[in-house]
Amino acid sequence: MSTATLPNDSLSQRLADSGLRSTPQREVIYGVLLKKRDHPTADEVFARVKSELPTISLATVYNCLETLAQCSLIRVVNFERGPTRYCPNLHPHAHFHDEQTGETYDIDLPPALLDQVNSVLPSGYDAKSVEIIFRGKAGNSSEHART
Amino acid sequence: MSTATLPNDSLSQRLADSGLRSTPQREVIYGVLLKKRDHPTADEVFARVKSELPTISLATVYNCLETLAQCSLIRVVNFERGPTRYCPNLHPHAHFHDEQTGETYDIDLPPALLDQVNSVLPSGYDAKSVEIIFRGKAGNSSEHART
DNA sequence: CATTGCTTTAGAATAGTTCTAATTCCCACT
DNA sequence: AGTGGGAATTAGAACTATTCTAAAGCAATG
Repeated sequence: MSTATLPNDSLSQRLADSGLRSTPQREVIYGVLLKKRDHPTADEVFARVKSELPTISLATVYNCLETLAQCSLIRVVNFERGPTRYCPNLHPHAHFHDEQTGETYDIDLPPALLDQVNSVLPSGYDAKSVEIIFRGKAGNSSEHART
Repeated sequence: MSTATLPNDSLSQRLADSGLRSTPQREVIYGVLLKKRDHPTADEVFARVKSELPTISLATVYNCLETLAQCSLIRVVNFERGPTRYCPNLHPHAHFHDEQTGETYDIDLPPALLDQVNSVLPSGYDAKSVEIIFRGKAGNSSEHART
């Protein structure tokens, strides 16, 4: 009964909080999202995870991603009707979708702006969340936080 | 060669500007969108249009909606991965998605707010468009512009 | 009134995701 | 240690929204 085998990280903690188990699949998928924060699709996650878990199935990838999203460990992102993408950045942020490269960049949102955005809602509207999506061309600025 | 038979409205004008023809299908579909501005899906448009054009096909509905969007006569709206919805409101506006009823409300966006939102972009980012989506509960305010 | 090209149509095909049913795994309790 | 039960994983079928394809229709032009 040593405690050395327990993965004592925030993932298993969060899962436990929701009455869910920490599993290798969930750990590896979450790790893959943290490692390369380029908003991968389920298929891309599937491909990246296979080297570590060769027998994992695509259905499990979908299941785990949904689970992680439910625990608020990751965010789900959709552009038009393209495949759903997944994002481990939990800070309030918008997404900038480069139409030419297809790449997605996180744009930090200051709380003040969020307040201003929310203030356009007429009384009676109660927003749980706001999503802001830019579309255009990400320029050649010296450095982007390419998440 | 009387001009009386020419549908001299903005639709045929806009289509002509793009080198496209005004057709009964396009006219009726556009009319349906203007008449009930509840952000219908392609299927819903299909159903509404059938009474006037009983032989229209779903593919045509998709074609026409895409054509109207290309001419900037309507806007295309997506929520998560649900079916695409269509919106004839061309003023800058956000969408409020009521999670309980599934209904969608247009929220007017003052130009000043759009400027502020755009101002969070780091230099180098050039946004062609911004999309803002609220999610939550639309309250019992005396009256909503239920578009 | 023939040609050319836009438009419509029905149905097949596709992509992404979810569902189903069977198995496997893990934990609690004896 | 053995076992019962719920959670998790798996493979593949099913599903949904949309796009594609090929054929037929129609409208303007010369």
